[in-house]
Amino acid sequence: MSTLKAVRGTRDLLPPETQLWNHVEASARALFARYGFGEIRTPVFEATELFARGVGEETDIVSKEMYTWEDRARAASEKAQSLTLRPENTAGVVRAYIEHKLGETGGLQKLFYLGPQFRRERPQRGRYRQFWQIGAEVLGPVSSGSESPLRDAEVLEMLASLLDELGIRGWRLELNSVGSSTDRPRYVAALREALTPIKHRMCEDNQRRAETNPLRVLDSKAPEDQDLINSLPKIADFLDDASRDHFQQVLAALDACGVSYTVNPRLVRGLDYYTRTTFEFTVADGSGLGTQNALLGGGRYDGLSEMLGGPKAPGIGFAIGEDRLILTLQAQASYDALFRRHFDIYLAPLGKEQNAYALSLAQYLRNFWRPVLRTKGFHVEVGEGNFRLKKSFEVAEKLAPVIAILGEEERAANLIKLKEFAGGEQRVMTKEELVRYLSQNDPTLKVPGETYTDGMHEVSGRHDSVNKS
RNA sequence: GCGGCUAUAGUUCAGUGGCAGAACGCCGCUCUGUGGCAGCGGAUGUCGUGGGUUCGAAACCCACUAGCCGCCCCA
Repeated sequence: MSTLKAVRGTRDLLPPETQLWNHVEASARALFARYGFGEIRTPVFEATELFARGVGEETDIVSKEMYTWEDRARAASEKAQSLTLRPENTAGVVRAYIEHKLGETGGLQKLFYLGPQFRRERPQRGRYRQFWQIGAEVLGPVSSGSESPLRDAEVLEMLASLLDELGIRGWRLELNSVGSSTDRPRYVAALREALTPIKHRMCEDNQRRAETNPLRVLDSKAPEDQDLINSLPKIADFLDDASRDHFQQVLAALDACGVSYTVNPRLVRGLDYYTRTTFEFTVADGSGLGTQNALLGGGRYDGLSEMLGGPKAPGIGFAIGEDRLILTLQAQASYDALFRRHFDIYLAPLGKEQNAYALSLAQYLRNFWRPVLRTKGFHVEVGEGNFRLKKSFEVAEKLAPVIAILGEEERAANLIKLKEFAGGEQRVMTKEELVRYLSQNDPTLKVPGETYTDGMHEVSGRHDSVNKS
């Protein structure tokens, strides 16, 4: 019988790699909290029409990359409904915004999400058919300030902070303004007109784009077409005063925050709903991403809510390719120190008679309440009484910095014999002394090269154990 | 969706038509209350799947599947 495998373009994430995913997600959640974002979870599938109207019927995503199926009717009187696995999450968030009348609160909505998306593309490193995005949206009625360039800059600054905090090196922010919902069609028309007499001199791909989506000609990499592309009309010349001023204010706020960027007048995005500010964060070679070097992208979508039949609700958002972020982190840094030793202590019962005693000690240590960190217990692994002591040592040495030897003598005296692998030092102690010892030697507080402050004191340690206190 | 490269042990890979291999890792013993070292021994496996050529195929041919690289697209 043939063995079953994960389907093309999908993959299993296993430990210890999942620990890195959790680290990234915990960092993002903590960041979003500081900037006032709340989590939204929308369904993984939606009505096909949502994406057709939101993302755009003519885009590659909608026209050839969606997983779509007819959901059968439940009764003869009911029509079958076309459903689609979400290829992105912004349309779903805006749909939820409209459906739950979030605009009626009058306030600015700051929402973040985190979850799998689906596109039927040819798989490659950094490009999967089920991939993960971490994204956020800021939207609301105009009166909430949702249209303000300050929101654009705030989002961009937040992203720069996140990449820095995670330790991504060599990122670049490129941004552009594609104009308002009236500027953009005017520009596309002008582009079409300018392309008509010259497109026959361009490569096949660009000839096709000139017909289907002229904006995409702008970010063509075909070297032979570059002169022609540079001669095309510039979007900047088609912005109305309001859009131009909006963009200048975004740039001024970024300057004030010290976020470096490059204005790229040829940066366009593949989704139809973008207006005004569009942006992309990329990483250079050596990121492990090859040509899939866009880590995240986003922009403003002032007309999306109305396109979906909702109220006027300008907004700006982004989506981070979490898979690509992880690949970059793995290529740029060693996370071995974070993940090697899972446990604070390894318990080695000597003889199967000590198994029950070892497990009850593990229970005690694992559930011990630690008032200082306001967290429960220690990370404990238990061996097996039939292991020879030598084997216990070999296993323990890979998992924990110390081993507790639990033999007949120790159990009789209610003591624990503890040995440190590093110095070879060995001593006998009570349960209470062991807790005190582990509290002082908590290896989760000693990850090299990571220092955090809690506002008052500088603390060495990992996010998940420190931020809670 | 297009073009190219690749697929052999847990991992990294060697093996160009004649016994399926190396290193690391793993297991056991030396060694049943003290690890890292060493010595000895062991198992690694439908050689991606299916078909073809051949006396004989891991190798050559075809198809398929999957991964990777580039394009396309995008996160």
